[in-house]
Amino acid sequence: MDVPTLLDAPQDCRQVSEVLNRVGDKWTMQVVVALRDQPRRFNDLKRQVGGISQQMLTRTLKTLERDGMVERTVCPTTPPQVEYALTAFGRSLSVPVRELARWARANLATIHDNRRRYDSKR
Amino acid sequence: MDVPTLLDAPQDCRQVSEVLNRVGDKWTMQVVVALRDQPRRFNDLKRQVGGISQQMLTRTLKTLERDGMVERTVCPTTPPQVEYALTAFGRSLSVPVRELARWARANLATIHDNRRRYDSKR
DNA sequence: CGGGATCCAGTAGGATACTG
DNA sequence: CAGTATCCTACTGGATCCCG
Repeated sequence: MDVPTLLDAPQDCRQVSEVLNRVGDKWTMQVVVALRDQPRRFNDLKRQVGGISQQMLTRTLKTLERDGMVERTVCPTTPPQVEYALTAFGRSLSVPVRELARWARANLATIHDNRRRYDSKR
Repeated sequence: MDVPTLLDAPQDCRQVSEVLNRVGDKWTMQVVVALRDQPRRFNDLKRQVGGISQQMLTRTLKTLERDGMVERTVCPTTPPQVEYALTAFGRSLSVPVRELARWARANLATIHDNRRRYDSKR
């Protein structure tokens, strides 16, 4: 049941923390998921991810592009069209994240319950 | 290859983002991993997780306890002894996280490479 | 349409000193 | 030993206006 070759060394923990910290911001995974099935343009993406501002969408996409997770394609027409697509690398990340998604769906309610119980105790 | 029942609905994305946001801070997973094999006391834990301040360790442990991931046991001796242990719930989280750890180990270098290439281009 | 440039509030993270 | 209290800085996220 244990996987002793993983997470044993301290640097492993730091690597995991770094990746979690990277993809654990408010919008990154929602944008990645919105791009999962097909490439999308900026405002299309903005509609797909409800509640995000252009500012944050721009920042999130730029960071994803910098990390090689998203490819940005510009068609120099008027008005300009910019398409964003997940790269293979970006797609590979969504595999382990999907496992975490399964856990999140199953256990998020428990977390909220635990918090309410803890908070009501004092 | 697709798992269409997961990550399709927008609320799924938000749940994943919420969990990632929760465990994606700087210290949470490092503390969880440090507690994986056996319970530990405060300063023991502080040594195990290198570089963390008492302040942040206290905060991280309290949040983990609130979420039901860690159990806190006080032995009222002098000096006081407080032991922290992962709960079964906390342990269950480490399963999907271990998958992410695998990905992190395999791909973190690629991320750093992508960033250097992106930054050198402009 | 797809951003860039500013400004601003809130939170995360850290250093240090003190306490039961 | 195991925290609490305080203070400070940096970054995240958001709103708004402007521009090619």
